[in-house]
Amino acid sequence: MVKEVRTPTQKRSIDKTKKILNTAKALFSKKNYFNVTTNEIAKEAGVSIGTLYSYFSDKEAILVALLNDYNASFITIFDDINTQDFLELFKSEPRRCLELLINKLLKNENEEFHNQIEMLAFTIPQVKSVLENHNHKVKELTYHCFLHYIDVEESAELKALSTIIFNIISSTVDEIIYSNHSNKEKELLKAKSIDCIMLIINNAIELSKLK
Amino acid sequence: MVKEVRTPTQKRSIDKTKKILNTAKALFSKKNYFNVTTNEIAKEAGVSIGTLYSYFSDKEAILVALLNDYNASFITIFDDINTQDFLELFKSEPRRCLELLINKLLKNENEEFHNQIEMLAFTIPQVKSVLENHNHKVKELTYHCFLHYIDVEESAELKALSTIIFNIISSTVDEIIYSNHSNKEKELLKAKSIDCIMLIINNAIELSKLK
Amino acid sequence: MVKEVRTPTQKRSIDKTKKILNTAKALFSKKNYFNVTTNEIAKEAGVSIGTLYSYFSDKEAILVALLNDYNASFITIFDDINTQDFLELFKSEPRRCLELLINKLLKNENEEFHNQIEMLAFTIPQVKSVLENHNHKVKELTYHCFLHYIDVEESAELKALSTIIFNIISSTVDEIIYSNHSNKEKELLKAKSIDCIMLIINNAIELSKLK
Amino acid sequence: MVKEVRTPTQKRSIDKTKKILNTAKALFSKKNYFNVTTNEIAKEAGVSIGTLYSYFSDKEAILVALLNDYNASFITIFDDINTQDFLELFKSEPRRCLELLINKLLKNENEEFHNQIEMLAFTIPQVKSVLENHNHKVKELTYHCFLHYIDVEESAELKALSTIIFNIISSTVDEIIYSNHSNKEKELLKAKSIDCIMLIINNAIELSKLK
DNA sequence: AATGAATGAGACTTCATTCAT
DNA sequence: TATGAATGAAGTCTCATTCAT
Repeated sequence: MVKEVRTPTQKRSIDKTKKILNTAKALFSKKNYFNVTTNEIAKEAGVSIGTLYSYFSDKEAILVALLNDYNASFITIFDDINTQDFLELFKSEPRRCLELLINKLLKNENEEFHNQIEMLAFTIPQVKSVLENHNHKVKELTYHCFLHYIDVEESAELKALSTIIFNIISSTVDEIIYSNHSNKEKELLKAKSIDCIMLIINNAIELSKLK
Repeated sequence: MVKEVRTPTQKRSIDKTKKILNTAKALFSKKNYFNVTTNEIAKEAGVSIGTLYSYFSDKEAILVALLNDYNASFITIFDDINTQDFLELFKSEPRRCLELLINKLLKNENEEFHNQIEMLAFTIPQVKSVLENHNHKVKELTYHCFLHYIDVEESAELKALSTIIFNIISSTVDEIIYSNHSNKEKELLKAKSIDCIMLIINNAIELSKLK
Repeated sequence: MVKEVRTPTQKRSIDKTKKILNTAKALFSKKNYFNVTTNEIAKEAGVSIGTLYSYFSDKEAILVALLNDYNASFITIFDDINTQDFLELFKSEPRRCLELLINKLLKNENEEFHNQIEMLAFTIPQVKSVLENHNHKVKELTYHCFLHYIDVEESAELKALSTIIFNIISSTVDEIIYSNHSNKEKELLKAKSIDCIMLIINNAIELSKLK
Repeated sequence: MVKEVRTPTQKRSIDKTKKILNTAKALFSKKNYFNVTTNEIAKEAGVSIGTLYSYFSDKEAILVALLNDYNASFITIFDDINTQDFLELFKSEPRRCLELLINKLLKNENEEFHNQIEMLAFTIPQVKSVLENHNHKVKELTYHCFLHYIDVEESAELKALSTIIFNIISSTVDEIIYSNHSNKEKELLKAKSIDCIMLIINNAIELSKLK
């Protein structure tokens, strides 16, 4: 039997969908996906459980909807950066670009919920694939900036360096979000990360010239 | 009511404990802790559910036992490295030491289960604390090597650099374990990571001399 | 985790609550509280186990609800008697009053279930306290009637006599309910009990006059 | 399959049996029969669960053995009283006899365990029948004393009075054991109970003479 | 469309009892 | 005889999901 799930088109419906999603997001963030019940979400959202199930086929569908929002938000932010202009700007002002990138990434993260997403990536393939896609995009961007900046042939070595640079960015973002550093420490970490990345990039250029 | 849990002293008991733990580990890795039932573990381990509960007070106790094993294994590996000799060796052969450290860390990881552990860290405080402790230890070791090597005063800057170095090591280890790179790529990544770290360290030394 | 338990407001719900309670009462009476399972109650009551648990947080809650009914029924009966009028009437027609009291007490008892209540008083403090409260009330009433009737100062002796009178009433009620006497024997026992009580009361008056 | 249960003949065995029974009695008294596990009894008694089951066919068998002890103890005490001599003595010194009877009954009671026995009488027929037998014996004794004392024909009325007297004795014994009266109050209650009984007996004699 | 009472599979856990050693 | 590890039926309770109103 095919399950009919209402696609909300009217305003009231959309409001309800949003209310459910926001509530679910808050609860998942606070209590962990596995410890939140659909009845709880419905109650907290002020709708009946029946209504909840008329908008979402099952519990995982709520998560997937949230995941899609999360993804959309990332894409919006990412597309803002992933432009030819950015590549060009990187050439002249790489430090500023790196800082911009890090700040953009920081912007998308909503600590508690991101936590849940990361956790569920270990369990729910669809979540994993979304996160992998994000990482892939940022990795590619990093790589392209890198290539564009130093203007050399692609190579396994550059790919490896690019991976390392991505990891530095990524771990710095995580460190800033999840660790309880002071703001001063966070700023210092950000600055030093950029220093290190520049060091790596410049070193790569020098090495490539030597060849 | 106080719960009696058999403490295994005899060989057969220890075997059973191990069987249960191994089975649980495999199932947790494959299906996620929250989706594995105690009955399933018992069945798969070839013991009755009663036996399982005579060795472990509840499901979480099984996880905690696995976590303790995981922790013990880490500590063993870590203590092997965390010595004065290592610090000294680092001074003369930092690259070799870094490689050693990475190899040791790689040794401890058991892909699928480590995944679960990381996931559960988001949910179960005890798991989180064990992982944080591991990271803390490695971070401290990195920092000490660093200080010892460049032989300068502690500073917020060095602390930040040390964090970045730790993150490079850590993310490289993860990348090697979890990503499906070819062996060649893995080796390259490892080598390049070490290069980058050396670059950061040496740059720090030069900067400190300039002051 | 806070447990949601449906508070029945609608007719159907109240019916279900009643159905569950009646079934539970019957089963507890027949088979003993400890030998009755919640699944059994649900099945017998014609509801699902989930429904049962949506009305009662756990097995003990069912018992408590029955206990409350039992208590309420007692209170209703008791308050009917525990009046100034009754005290006055006792002065002029003590025998009739005693008979009234015994009949009222007999009315509240529902042989099999009372049995369970008494049994559980040995085990569950809440049950014990309800029964003790009932006894206390009847004891006090007896005492007040007594004092009012013979119109003397309170004393340890009168208190003891009052306890004995209460015990006669109480044991007679039990004897009538639980023993398989013929109706004729029951009536005789009731009459004789009243005789004895009057004997005790009148004797107390005479003694008090002698002093 | 017929179950072989060892009948202990050797000293060590008897010791073990006793140890098990004493432990069980203590645990049943403290925690309620239904909340005590056989494993717990075995452990506390310092024997293996296998040994326990080699002496007792099942959990109820332990209870039955305790019940038999309890019964035997009662019978011993009761037979001590239930003699022609006692009947004769009653004629001359009824008050002393009544006090003796009450004291004997008090002697047999072991508050906590008696509690359990009474509770289980509601559930386990065998227990019920033992208690009923005790009551029956005491009732008969009371009746015979009564008849012997007042030296009249049996009659339904006397039977009823006898029941009331038995109930006074019985409830007084319970009151003394289970209620937290002071010792002084207990003595007073005992004395007053005897007074009341004598009052009832003497009144019966007078009434019989009038006929 | 919305409601929320109802469902019941299945999770976790206990404990009387057995049986190989 | 004694042991105690092992058993598994059975109990309590949860929660995603349905469906009559």
